[in-house]
Parts: sequence; C-alpha cells; structure tokens
Amino acid sequence: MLKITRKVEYALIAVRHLEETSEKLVSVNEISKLYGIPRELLAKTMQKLASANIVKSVKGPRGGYKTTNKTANTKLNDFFEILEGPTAIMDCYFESGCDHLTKCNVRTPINNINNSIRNLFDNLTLADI
Amino acid sequence: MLKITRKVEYALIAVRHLEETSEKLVSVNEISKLYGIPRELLAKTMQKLASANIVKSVKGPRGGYKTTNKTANTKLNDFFEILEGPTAIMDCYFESGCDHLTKCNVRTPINNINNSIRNLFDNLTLADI
DNA sequence: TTAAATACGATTAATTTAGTCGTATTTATT
DNA sequence: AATAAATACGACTAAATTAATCGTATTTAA
Repeated sequence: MLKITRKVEYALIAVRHLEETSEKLVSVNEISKLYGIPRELLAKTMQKLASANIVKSVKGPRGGYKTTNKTANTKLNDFFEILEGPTAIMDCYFESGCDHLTKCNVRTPINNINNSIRNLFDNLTLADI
Repeated sequence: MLKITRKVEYALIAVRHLEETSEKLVSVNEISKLYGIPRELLAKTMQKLASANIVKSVKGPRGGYKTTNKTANTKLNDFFEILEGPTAIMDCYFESGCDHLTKCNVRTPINNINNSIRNLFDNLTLADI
C-alpha cells in the first residue's frame, strides 16, 4: 500500500542518471543495462516523459534521451501524475463509480489527506531526487 | 499507485461508524450491511484492530466492537501500519532483497520522501477522519 | 543501405489485493 | 443444556493491477 510503481521507480532512476550525465544523450539500452531495468518497460516510460517534455528524445543511431531546462524543476507530483494518473490515496469522487458515495462517511477527511499528499509532492521537484 | 487498500478503507469507515455510535456495541454484520462492505473481509480487519487494542471486541450474541479511549487518538500511521505494514512509497532497505541497491541512485532521496509521508500520517489521528 | 535508436500497441506473465469458505470458540438467551 | 449469534483464524479462490515481453513501424547517423 501507498507504493509507487516500478515504472515510476525506473523513471526516477533514469532521470537522475540523465541529470548526472548532463547534456549527453543516453539510450534506454544503456540505462537499462546499467541499472538492471527491463529495456522495453523503461523505453515506454521514457516515451511518456518525452511527450510531456520532461526529457528530450533524439531518434536514430547515437540517439537517446537527455534532460532539458525543464527537467530539474519538474514537480514530483506532475512527474507522478504523467506516469500514473491522479495522486490520491483513495478515488472517492463521483466519476470513479464508487457506489458507496451516498453512505460513505470518510470521503471528506480522505480528500483532505489527498490534498496534503499532493501538496507534499508539489513542493518537491526532480532536483530533490 | 499510492493507493490505500480497500481493507484500510473499510476499516476507516467502520471505525468512524463506531465513533459515531460511541459506546454501543456494533457487529460486523451490521456495519457490512450498512455500508455494503464484504462481511468476512471486514471481520478479519476488525480482528486485527482488536488485537492491536485500537477497538474492543466482545464475543457472543449481542457482541461486536466498540471504540476504546485509545481509538480516537490513534495515529493514522499506526493504523495503516497495523493493517498493511510499513509506510513507504518504495521498499529500498537491505532486507527487502532489492538487488539494485549497490547501483541505485535514488535510495536516499526516496527515503526522505518516505519520512515525510510517515511524518504526515504521524500528525493525523483517527479523530481527523 | 544498414543498423541503432525511439515510438507505440497488443499480449502474456507475475504479483498483489479482494473476497470466500470452513471450522472453532465464546457467550447471551431460552 | 441447547441454540444461535457473534468473534477468531487459517486456507483457499477470484479479480484486478502491475510488470514484462513481443512485434512492428519510424527515424536517422554512418
């Protein structure tokens, strides 16, 4: 419970690696070998980050990924939400199809907690990782 | 990701219900019907809470559960950990058998985040729910 | 032209979580 | 004493989520 997924874990490791190698292009292949991360999985994750402009991708041989000037100050919450959707310990909103809603007695306090956690992750950036 | 489990959700609903009915004994049957929660699942959860002295159980007909003087000021973090184990967004400690440890470049910052979350839940009690 | 890379969708495997079942024990009520 | 309503607990099955793989297309440097 309350775990981040491996996808996110891998992404954090990869982005940190990119930060460390600064402007150099690094391929998914390289990172996956270096840290023992499944290549295809990491690839898809990096693709998501690239399409959200958190990292820059370069195709073709000698291509790969590198950081941008946006990378370091990406909020952790945005990073998480891009990869996994809304940050919330419980999905208690109307659209989630929870059929307890009318009887539920914990929705409001839970949403307060959701906000606290979002707030925590809004005040951290990738630079903190 | 970052979700609490239904077990915990059910437990929160049940405990809140007990708080609302104050000292009256309420059976699992009653709560499960009232909120549409699977009975056996809730039963096991309540048993855990009882053995951790967060609620009091009374056996036999007309038995059930009720709050104790400890209930309301139980820290949310303790509540969660009793039901689900350690609060952490990633299990990066030696005993978890993670074989990336020596190469991993995000362990320290992740542990800082783990501490922040634990801290957040240490400063909330069941009374806040 | 080739090969190394990203891009992306579909599928399968593994793990975790949710839920059920069976049986024992306790105890109030009749 | 018998019954029935409740907790207690372990084993099992089902469902859902997450992780990983596969196949194919596209881009582009050499």
